[in-house]
Amino acid sequence: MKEETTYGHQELINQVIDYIHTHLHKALTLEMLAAEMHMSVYHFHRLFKSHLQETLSAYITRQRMERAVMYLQTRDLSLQELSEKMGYDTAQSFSKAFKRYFGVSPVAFGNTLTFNTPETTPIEDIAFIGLDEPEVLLISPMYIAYIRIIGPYGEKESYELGWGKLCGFLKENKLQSKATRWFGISFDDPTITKKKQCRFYACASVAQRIKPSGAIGTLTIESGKYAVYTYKGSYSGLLRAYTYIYSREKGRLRNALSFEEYVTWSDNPAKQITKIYIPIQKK
DNA sequence: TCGCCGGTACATCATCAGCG
DNA sequence: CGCTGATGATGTACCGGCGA
Repeated sequence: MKEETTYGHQELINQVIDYIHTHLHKALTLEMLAAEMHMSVYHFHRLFKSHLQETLSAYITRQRMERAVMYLQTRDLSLQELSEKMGYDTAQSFSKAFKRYFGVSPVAFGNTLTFNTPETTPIEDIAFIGLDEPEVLLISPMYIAYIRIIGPYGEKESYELGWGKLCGFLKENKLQSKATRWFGISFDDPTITKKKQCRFYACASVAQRIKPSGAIGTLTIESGKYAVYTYKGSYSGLLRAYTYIYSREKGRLRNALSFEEYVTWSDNPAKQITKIYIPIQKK
């Protein structure tokens, strides 16, 4: 395939993926998405599969099931509410799809999730994990340029390649300055999603809204209240920190993205400072 | 001739209503 | 929540047109 064509396709696939993620609660059909991308159904589907190595419906189902698990872990929702959020018309359909995917029903799955409730996670563990008590901040909207990295979280080669591409893009377009902030967004729980399918967005703040370009996508971080935890320690310990934070914040999470900010970059875990932003609503 | 895209036919799968 | 059958949606293999 020609380079310009691939470049255009990447831009398009970014759009589709972002569209799917923001519309998981609605009906999503091949025809609809192809129309959204101004393409024939046939060609659109072929492109989608060639870029993501799975079919559209497999991708959408996987995203819905994985998000359902996240909701089971972090919110108290009825089966009916959960199925509506996942874009199913009836709880029965959702339950069936869930069981087909995970081999257990959503209720049975939910009953196994007692390992990290606030009651079983003592507050004094917080320092041991490497976290400080959170502060609640009101965040203004931020424009973000990102590059998507799909693969095992923390995999050195793909991360270096991804961050390198992002920096290259920023420099080329004179978007980098002292005010640039660096973020990471992990969309998947590696204990649920296959490691090679985990999505990480390497992000940089930009002063103004910019146009997506090839593999570089754009998004806006929503304004609102965030519980901001400061984490000191190695990146590999972040998963444990997130597990702790989600169990603690269960019940007041907002439907917005959690993300982390790299305050310092260092190969020395003792000097790594990461801020974790968890969108919350007033109690 | 190659790269890209639209189209057809047929097999397969997912969905959902209805019932237990 | 689970099971089942009808039906529509999707996946795949293939073909052909068009423009560079």
